[in-house]
Amino acid sequence: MATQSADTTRRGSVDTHSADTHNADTCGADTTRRGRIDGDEARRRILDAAERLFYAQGIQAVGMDQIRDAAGVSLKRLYQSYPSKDALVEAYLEHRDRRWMRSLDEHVAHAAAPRDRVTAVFGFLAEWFGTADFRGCSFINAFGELGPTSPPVAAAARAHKSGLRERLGTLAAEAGAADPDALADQLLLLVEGAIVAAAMGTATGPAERARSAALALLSAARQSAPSGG
Amino acid sequence: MATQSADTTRRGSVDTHSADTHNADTCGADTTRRGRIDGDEARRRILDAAERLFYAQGIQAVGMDQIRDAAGVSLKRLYQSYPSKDALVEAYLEHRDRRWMRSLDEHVAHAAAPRDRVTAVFGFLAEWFGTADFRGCSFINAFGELGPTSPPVAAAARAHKSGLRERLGTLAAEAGAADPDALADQLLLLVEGAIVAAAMGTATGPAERARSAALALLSAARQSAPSGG
DNA sequence: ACGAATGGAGAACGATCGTTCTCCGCTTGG
DNA sequence: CCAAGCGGAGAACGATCGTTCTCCATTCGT
Repeated sequence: MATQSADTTRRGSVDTHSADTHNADTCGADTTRRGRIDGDEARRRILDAAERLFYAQGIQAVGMDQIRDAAGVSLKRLYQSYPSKDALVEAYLEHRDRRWMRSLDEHVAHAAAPRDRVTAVFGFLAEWFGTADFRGCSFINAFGELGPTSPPVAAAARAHKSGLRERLGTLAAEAGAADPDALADQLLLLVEGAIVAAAMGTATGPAERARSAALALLSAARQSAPSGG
Repeated sequence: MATQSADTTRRGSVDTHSADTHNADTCGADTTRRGRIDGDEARRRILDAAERLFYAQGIQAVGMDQIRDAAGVSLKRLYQSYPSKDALVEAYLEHRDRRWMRSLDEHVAHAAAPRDRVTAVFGFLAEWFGTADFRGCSFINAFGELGPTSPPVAAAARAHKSGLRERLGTLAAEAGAADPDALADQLLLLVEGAIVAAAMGTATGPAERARSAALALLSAARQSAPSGG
């Protein structure tokens, strides 16, 4: 879920990782060296490369030189696009949050009935888990790695999970649960657990297991105003 | 992030848990400096300090000097006890696995009925989450931080989760689930999710939420040989 | 076309970290 | 009391990393 070229018309699905073939880019310069590129293009490529590398290898394991190589920009350009590695890490997490939430929302939006909307969450997870470069949740990983030493990273991770929790709360309320907060929390546990289990290969078919569990909890919690489904 | 966070994570900023609390009995000499200590005592203190620091701050964020200070041993002693940081990390994970599993087993062993044994798992989690220094699962954290770059760490994390999954499988079978593997996976998702949610403060009362969800799943899955409980 | 500005390439710098080495005091055996 | 050795304290070393600086080719305004 990392690399996408600048010209992708996404179909609301989790895109697969394409290798770093940045041959023909939007820059017209046909230099054999690193082409002279536009400022916005540089920012895009840097964030793209950083996202792919940070996610794949962990944040501390990736050096700025490595990002420079993958992005195909100069170190000077890198630092005038993002003034520090910390800033780049924050941009990485923010961008990741936006893409992930958008993808989740699109999946959920396709379903109308509350039950189907909950199912869609885990369908999204199943699709995500199937991507070639899947390596768990960027925010759980970043939080575990830098949470205690970097308040911004901890805040970004909490904000991401808060957004997820809020969406699940909406779904739980739509489903007419007697205690929407309780159901939302339980769905959150299933989502987080599925992500972790998928990343570590612990459970078999974690998304499907989580989905069936969610449906069971949904049925158990359906005690007030079941608005269809 | 190196230059900035260097100030916040200063050496010796850990608590006053120093050498003098241990060496009163095993080492008779009351030296004012670091006492001359036994080899086994050194190993114990080193592993103790490493466990506390690695867990609290992350593995890469803790230097060997910091471990030396916290353990109250010399660097020479440190390296002749554990030949490298990698070895110390492995020992840390192994020790933590043993302690955690033992604590879980003890909690579960106190209950006889299958339902109570499942409940005991989440009672154990609740107790753990309430500890002052709780910071999530060492293995999830280590896996997220070093999984892609350190095969031993990845293997240790997978082994830990495999052990947990096996125990949950036993509980699921004892509970007479129609599909014990499915229930075990679902319980695993709840446990992992609760740990992550507790670490990040996402859900309210994650252990209790997970326990009620587990009981609901247990009831839903109880379709063969309900061995009275 | 020429001076100035821009940007790429990468060396350089300072800090940190894992690991080893040196120095010296203390202990111990005779 | 002395020689030998063990162990603590910490300097030193090499590698890495984040960040800055230097050098030079290219580009652009006029």
